[in-house]
Amino acid sequence: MVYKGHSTMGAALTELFLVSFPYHGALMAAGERLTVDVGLTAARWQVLSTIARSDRPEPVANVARIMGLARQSVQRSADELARAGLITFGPNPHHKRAPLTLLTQKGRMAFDEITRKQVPWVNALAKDFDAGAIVAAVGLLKALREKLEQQVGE
Amino acid sequence: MVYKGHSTMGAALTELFLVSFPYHGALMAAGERLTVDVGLTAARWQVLSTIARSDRPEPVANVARIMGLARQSVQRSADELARAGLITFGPNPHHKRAPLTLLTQKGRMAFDEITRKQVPWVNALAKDFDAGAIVAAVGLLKALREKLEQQVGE
DNA sequence: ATCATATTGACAGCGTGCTGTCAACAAAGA
DNA sequence: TCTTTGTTGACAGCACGCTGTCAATATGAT
Repeated sequence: MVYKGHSTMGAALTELFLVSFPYHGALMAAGERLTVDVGLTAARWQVLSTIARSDRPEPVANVARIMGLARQSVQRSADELARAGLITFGPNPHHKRAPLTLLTQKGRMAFDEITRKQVPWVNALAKDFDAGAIVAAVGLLKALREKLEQQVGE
Repeated sequence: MVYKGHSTMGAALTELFLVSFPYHGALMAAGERLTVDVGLTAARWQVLSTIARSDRPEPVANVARIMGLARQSVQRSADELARAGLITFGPNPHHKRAPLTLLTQKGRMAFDEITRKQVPWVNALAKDFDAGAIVAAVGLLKALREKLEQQVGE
């Protein structure tokens, strides 16, 4: 989408933004397909993954910061994961009001099962692409995210 | 996020997917900031843009296809744009049940006003990035979207 | 012309993101 | 110790994506 007045790069970036929305939609849908068999949703799987991958137990607010989401959104997913028995909340010695999220055995099994599906899925998806292009895109999206978030206060 | 079993490129692609979510969140938030003054939301602005940019009037279902969204989601936004007087629905000689979306003068003015803000915004944002990297990312996200959507029937 | 299939608009309902608000608690300074 | 400030959990409510369903309409094959 090139508006009158766009610089060459402004037009390119606008194009990137336009592509980003359907890309995100397709990615979300793929996440749903990958997780539905385990009885999860893409959103809950991501929360579960973040908890499973963290070096040590984190309170919900930290999980949200890592994911770049609002605290309350993650809280709801975490509550549902706890209700399903995939995580539990353990005491936080440093903060009485911020219990730590802990993977249960059932949660570990669910995470591992999705992982077993995700690994061949993403390997197959990746094999037709250029490694450098992927790495470059990661860097670009990260940088764009940071720039966009810096604008909030302006 | 590198799971055991990931190929190098599988790991890179997983990393890209993980970055995509907070990136998308930041992009959406930026869209809100850009459009809130005109009384629109990011979602409605995108529908309005798609209608404004199309060569000729399209029915809602076509607009949805262009945007990569579900027909009903766009329908709701379009209904709200019509209620706000920014678009109207005109008769479709080829299909009695699929009226064409038409920009009103008020809609054109709203679109132009946002464009006046978007152009310098995106130009400023783009100037620190590498043009080739942006173009490459556009191609990558497009290709990934297509691949992801191909999986639906599998 | 008839019938099967696809598309559309409309509506209901759900999932998940957001914001706003409140009280409970923690941490740091006066 | 007391007060202020920041963080957290909890809850309500909203925006917007999705799916499912229905009747009306278009389209294409027979």
